[in-house]
Formats: sequence, C-alpha cells, structure tokens
Amino acid sequence: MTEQLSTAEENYIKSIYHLQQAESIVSTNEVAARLNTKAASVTDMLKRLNNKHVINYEKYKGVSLSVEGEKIAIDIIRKHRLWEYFLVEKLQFKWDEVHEIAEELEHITSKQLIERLDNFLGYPKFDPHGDPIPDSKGHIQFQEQISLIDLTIDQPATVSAVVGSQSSELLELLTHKNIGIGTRIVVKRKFSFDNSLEIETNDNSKFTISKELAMALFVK
Amino acid sequence: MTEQLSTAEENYIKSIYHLQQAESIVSTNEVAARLNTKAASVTDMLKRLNNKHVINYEKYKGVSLSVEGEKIAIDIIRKHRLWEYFLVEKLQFKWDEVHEIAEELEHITSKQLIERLDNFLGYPKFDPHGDPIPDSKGHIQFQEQISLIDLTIDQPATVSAVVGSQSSELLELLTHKNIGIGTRIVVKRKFSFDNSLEIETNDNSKFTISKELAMALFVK
DNA sequence: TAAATAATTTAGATTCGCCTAAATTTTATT
DNA sequence: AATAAAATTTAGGCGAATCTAAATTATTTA
Repeated sequence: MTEQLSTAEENYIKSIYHLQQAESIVSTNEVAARLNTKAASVTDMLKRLNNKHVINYEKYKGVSLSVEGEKIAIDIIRKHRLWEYFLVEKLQFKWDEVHEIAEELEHITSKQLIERLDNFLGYPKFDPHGDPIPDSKGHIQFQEQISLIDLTIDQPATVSAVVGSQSSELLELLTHKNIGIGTRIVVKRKFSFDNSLEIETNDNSKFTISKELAMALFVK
Repeated sequence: MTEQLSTAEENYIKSIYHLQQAESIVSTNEVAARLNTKAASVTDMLKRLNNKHVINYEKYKGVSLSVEGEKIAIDIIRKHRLWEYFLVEKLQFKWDEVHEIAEELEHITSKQLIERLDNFLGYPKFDPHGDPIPDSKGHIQFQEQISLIDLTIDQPATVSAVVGSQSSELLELLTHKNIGIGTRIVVKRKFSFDNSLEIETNDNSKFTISKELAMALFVK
C-alpha cells in the first residue's frame, strides 16, 4: 500500500492524530509544540507528508490526516498500546514507566510480530492507562468514560483511566489506596460539603476519597 | 560512559565485531560487503567512529574495535539474541523467521527493558540458532561445538547450531526428522561407505542421516 | 622491480530532518 | 479599516548517512 515511513514521519502522523481528537484541523504551531520542534521544521515535514498523501495540507490552512494517514496513525497507536500492555503485564513495569520505551517499540515494522504479540497477550482491549487498543483491522472500541465524581450512587464501575497519570504524587496516592486500572468501585455516599465520596472497592474496603482524586479517576 | 549511538553506527560496530571473529583486522571492503554499502561510505563512517573512540582506525590500515567498541558490540548481540529467543519461545516464530525482526529490536535503548526481558525469559544461555547469549556483564559462554559427523559413538550430545540455517530445504528436512536446537542425539553407528550415521534421538527413534546433514549439525 | 590491478580514500552531490532569521500571511485590536 | 501582533512559510544552512567518480595508496604479477 504505502511505502515505508521514517520514524520522524510516523511521529508527525501520530501527533496530528492525537491533536485532531480535540479539533479536526490542526495548526503548525500545535504540532511543533507537541513534538518539541520549530514551526519551520513542521512546515517542511508537512510538505513531505502531503506529497505522500497521508495528510491534507494547504499553506496557512492547517493540516488533517487523510484516510490513509489515519490508518497509519491507528496502527502506530495499536503497536504502542500493545507494547505498553506487554511491558506491564509480562515484564512487571509500572504503568508510569512504559511510555518512553513504547515510543521506541511502536516503530518496529513487522506486521507478523504485532499480530503474534496481540495473540500472546490474549487480545487485550485496553492498555495499562485504560486507553483502548485498536484491533488488527483498526477498529477502536470507544467507550463511555465518565469521571468517578459523576458516577451514580450504588452503580458499580471499573477504573479505566487516570488523568494526569504522569504525576508521581498521584501515583503515590493511588498505590496507597490500592486503586488502579481495573479496580471495581461503587460510590456509596456523596458529601456535598467538600464533594468527597465514600466508595467501596474490590477488596471490600470502604473509605473516602477527595473531590480532586475522584475527578482524576475515570470509570466505565 | 558513551553517548548515544545511531542505528547506523551500531550496525557498523556489530559488523566489525563479527568480521573480527575470522580475522582480527577488518578491511573497508569487508565491512562494505557485509552492510551492502559502498567502500566510500564505510570510510566516512570509520572516521566518525574513530573520533568517538569505539574503533581503532588508520587510513589504509584496516579497522578493529576498541575495548569500548567491543562492549557495545556484545551489548547489541545480547539484545539481538534475547529478542530472537523471545520471538521463538513466546511468540511461536520459527527460528528462521526471527533474524530480521531482531535486527530492529536490538536497537531499542532501554537497559531496564533488556534486563527484565532476560529475567522473563529465564536467563537463557543460547539463542534459537544455538549461539550463546552474552550475560548482563558481557560475558559470553563460549562452548566447544563440533560437527555431528565428528561425534564419538555412544557419546550423547545436544544439537546447538545448524550451519546454513537460512536454507528452507534444510529446514524442511529437519522438521521432517524432528531435529532442532536442543535435540539430544547419540551416534550408534558410522557407515564408512557413504559416511552416513545411524543416530538415536530424544524420542527414542533410531534412523540414519546423510553425511551432508551430519555436517550441517553442530553439537556440544 | 616496474607495471598492472585492486583497495581505499577524497571530492563533490543528494536526501532527510532539523535549525535561525527574514519575509509573508492571517488574525486580532484599536 | 488600518495597524499591530501572531502564526506561518521561505530562504539559506548544517550534520548524518549515503552515493558516484576521480585520485591515491597498496598489492600482485609479469
């Protein structure tokens, strides 16, 4: 289909994909900020990617992925998230240690490799951060994720993502409270004074968490 | 210690290492042939690597690895062979399918990753082709390997390498006879007429193999 | 050993991916 | 709407890694 892309090209495509989640048209400066590079370098690359038909780009008009480009982006994301899953589940890395390594592994080209890895891992649907892993056809299982703060009382749910998962302070708190991706939670009471929640988890323990923490936890 | 090396630089170092197994001083043309590149490109790179002190190089005098360079080479080979082991043992690849993929994986930089992978795999000593895997300190367990054709009668041994393992004809024959790396073999008789051998394997089957096959099998 | 041949290096280009500085276009503000 | 500010692109350059063609050095052979 498409010829081999360089690592740099793949990183641009991935960035544009992620930026497009917020707004369908992405600016040169946004891409530059995300990739820690200069706007002039981005313009250069956009011209090249445009020639390869993986993006739609017009001078001064911003950029978006073509259908082809979106396929490529999803494929890279699939690889990234499968490797993250592997690193956490098989090699015992913590979920906040795997991103950098997966950034490298996601550029390994073998199609066979990723299919077999997927099989070896048991076709996981979500990565260690709770983000969905696209399947081999590029289908992404989108899911309603709501903040724990908005969860109905007595409605069981599973922690599927943590916003700001890069913060070690947050990680410390979660470790202490024994909460992670996959933890089952039921909200038992809501205290309107400070918006804190009384919750019950997996291990039958019942305790209160702050508004701040509840807002950082997403469940499905 | 040393700054980050590019993939290209690492590949040059690895090539020089392997070529040095045959002769301690390696020529520009030998490197060029091994890397499918031109002699002029090699000269360029040798100058660069020389400046980084990972090789010993003098114009027209050939090249050899410095102590530092050899460490780097062994580290890359360790990564390559561990990944090959992973691909065969965990992802069910055949041993003749993994080289290319490992060529990419060997350049992933994380030290932690490779140590954890090693642990996950159970600290294997030999890769699927029977080549030794250097340990985390760079020690390589060298082993006497002899051709099966030279093995003493009634002396049990284990298949540790196959020469010409890239040939699919050979692979076909080995699959049919159910012989692979790790197969235990005892030579029961030698027939001087055609130098064929009667052997007994793991699974208690007894059969004859040709001189050609015996010469391709190495045991320890 | 002198000439022929082979190996290696140098010179000069090219592409990729990046940079800075200057020019241009778009957007926001008065 | 005119001008100021912000965003973007162009121009020109640089280092890495490669190439071809020409020059140089080493080796082989007659």
